Amino acid sequence: MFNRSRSSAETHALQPDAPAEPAPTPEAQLGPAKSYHHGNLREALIDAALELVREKGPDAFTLREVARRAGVSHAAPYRHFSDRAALLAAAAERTYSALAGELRAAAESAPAPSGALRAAALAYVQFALNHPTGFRLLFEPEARTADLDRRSAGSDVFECLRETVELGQAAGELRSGDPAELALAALSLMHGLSCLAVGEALPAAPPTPASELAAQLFDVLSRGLLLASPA
Amino acid sequence: MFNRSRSSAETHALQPDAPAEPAPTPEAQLGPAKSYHHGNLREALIDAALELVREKGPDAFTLREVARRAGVSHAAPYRHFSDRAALLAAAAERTYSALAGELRAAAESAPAPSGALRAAALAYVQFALNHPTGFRLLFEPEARTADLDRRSAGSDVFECLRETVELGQAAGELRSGDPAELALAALSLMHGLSCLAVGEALPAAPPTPASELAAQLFDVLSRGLLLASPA
DNA sequence: TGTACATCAGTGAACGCGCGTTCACTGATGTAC
DNA sequence: TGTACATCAGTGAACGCGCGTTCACTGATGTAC
Repeated sequence: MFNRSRSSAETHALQPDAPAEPAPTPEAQLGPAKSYHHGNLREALIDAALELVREKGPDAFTLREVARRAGVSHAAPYRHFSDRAALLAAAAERTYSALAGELRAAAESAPAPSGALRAAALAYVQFALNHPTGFRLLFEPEARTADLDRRSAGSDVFECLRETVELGQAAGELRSGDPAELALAALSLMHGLSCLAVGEALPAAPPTPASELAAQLFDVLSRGLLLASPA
Repeated sequence: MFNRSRSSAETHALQPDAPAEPAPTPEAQLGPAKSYHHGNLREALIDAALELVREKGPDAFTLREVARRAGVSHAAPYRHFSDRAALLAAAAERTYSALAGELRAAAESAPAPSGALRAAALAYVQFALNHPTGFRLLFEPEARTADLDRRSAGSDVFECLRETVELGQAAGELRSGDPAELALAALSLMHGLSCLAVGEALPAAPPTPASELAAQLFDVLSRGLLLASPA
C-alpha cells in the first residue's frame, strides 16, 4: 500500500551537509529498499516530519502522516520515538542546528567583527524567511517539552551572537557593556521582526521586503552599538 | 447537566472597562438565568474562550469546551459564530483591543514624548508577561484568517508607536528618520523579547526578570534613537 | 388586552473523522557454537 | 559452513477519544392586528 522505497531519498533541506542517502549498509547492494527493515527509519522519519512541517506547518504534524510519508506503518515510529512529542522535538532540534550553523557561517564570512554581528543578525531573519514553518516549529510549545539538547542548541544561537559582540568590543568597534545584553538586544530585534514577518503580522502592507527591513532595523540598533557614531 | 447561570458572571480580564455583567434585560428582574435564551451568549462565549485560553493555552481551544464553560450545548455557538475559527478570531480581536488600549494609556500617562515611547514599549512586554497565553493567541495562525478588523486592530498598536515617535521627533527628543522605521524597530525589539519570554526561550536562565530586560534593551535601542547621546 | 404567527436562540442526537497509542504478531538480522 | 536462537524492527488490527459540524426539533420572544 505505501511505497517504502520512497522514504530513503528525502532531501535534508535544513541540513545540507548531511548525506542525502542513508549510509549504505552492505546488503544495500543487493537492491534498493527490498529489506523488511528500513535501515534508517529514524532519520527518514525526521526528514518526513520536516517535509510535512514545511508543506503544511507545525499544526499539521501528525505521527500517522509522518509514518505515511516515510512509507511505514503508523506504529513503526514507536520503535524510534517514545511518542509524538519526541519526534517533533527531534525535528525541531535538527532545525535549530541548521539555524545555528547558518549564523556561525554568516559571522565567520564577514570581514570585520561589527560586520559579523550584522551578518549573523541578518542571517537569522533570512533563515526565518527561507523556512517560515521550520522557524515556527522552533518555538512551538509542543516541541519544547523536557528537551535538554534543544535548549543547548538554542543557546548556541545566542552564544554565537554573544561571542561576536565580544570580538567587536575587543576590536573597539562596539561600545562597551554587558555583551550578553547587547547580544540579546540584537537577537530580540531580529527575532521580533522574524516572528512578525513569518506570522504575516507586519504592520501595514510592507513597503519593503522583510529582509531589507532587517538591515534597516539593525542599522537603527547599530547607532547605539557602535562606539563612534558615523554622523 | 451544565449550570447555565455560571456563565453570566465571568470576568472580562482583558477588558476591565466592559460591564462585568451582561446588560440586564427587563425580564432579568424575574430571577437569574431562568430564561431559555441566554441573553448575551455571544459575549459569554468570548469570555469563556479567553478564560480557556488563559488556563490552557490557545492549543486547548475547542468549540465544545467553550460551550461547556458557557453552560450551553455544543451546538449553540453556531448561532453566533459561523465556525470555530470565527470564535477564536473574536477572542483574539478582544485581546488585541486590550493590548492597544494599554499601549495608549501608557503612552499618554508618560510626561515627555521620548518617555512615552519607552512607556508604550515596556507596556507591550508587560502585557505579554501578564497574559502570556492571550499574547500567544494574537499570533496564532488559526486566529488570523480573513480577519479585517483584527488587522486594523494590529495596526492600532503600531500606529500608537508611530505617532509617539513623531511627537518625540517634533519635540526634538528623537532623532530624525522615517517614524515608521523607528517605531518598527521598537516594536520588533519588544515583540521579540516578549515572544522569547512567553515561549520560555530566553537564552540561559534569565539573571534578570523579563520586564527588567525590556527596560535594558529599550535603553540599548535608545542610544540610537535619542538625538543627543547622554554620555 | 388577547391572539396568531413568524422569528429567534437554544437543544440533543447523530455523522464521520483522524488521531495517539497499545498489542500480539512476524519477518529479518546477527551471533554463539 | 551450518544451525539454533535471541533480538531487533517492522506490521496491521483494534482501542477509545473528542472533535467540528449538521440536523430536525422546540421553547421563548416579539410583533401585527
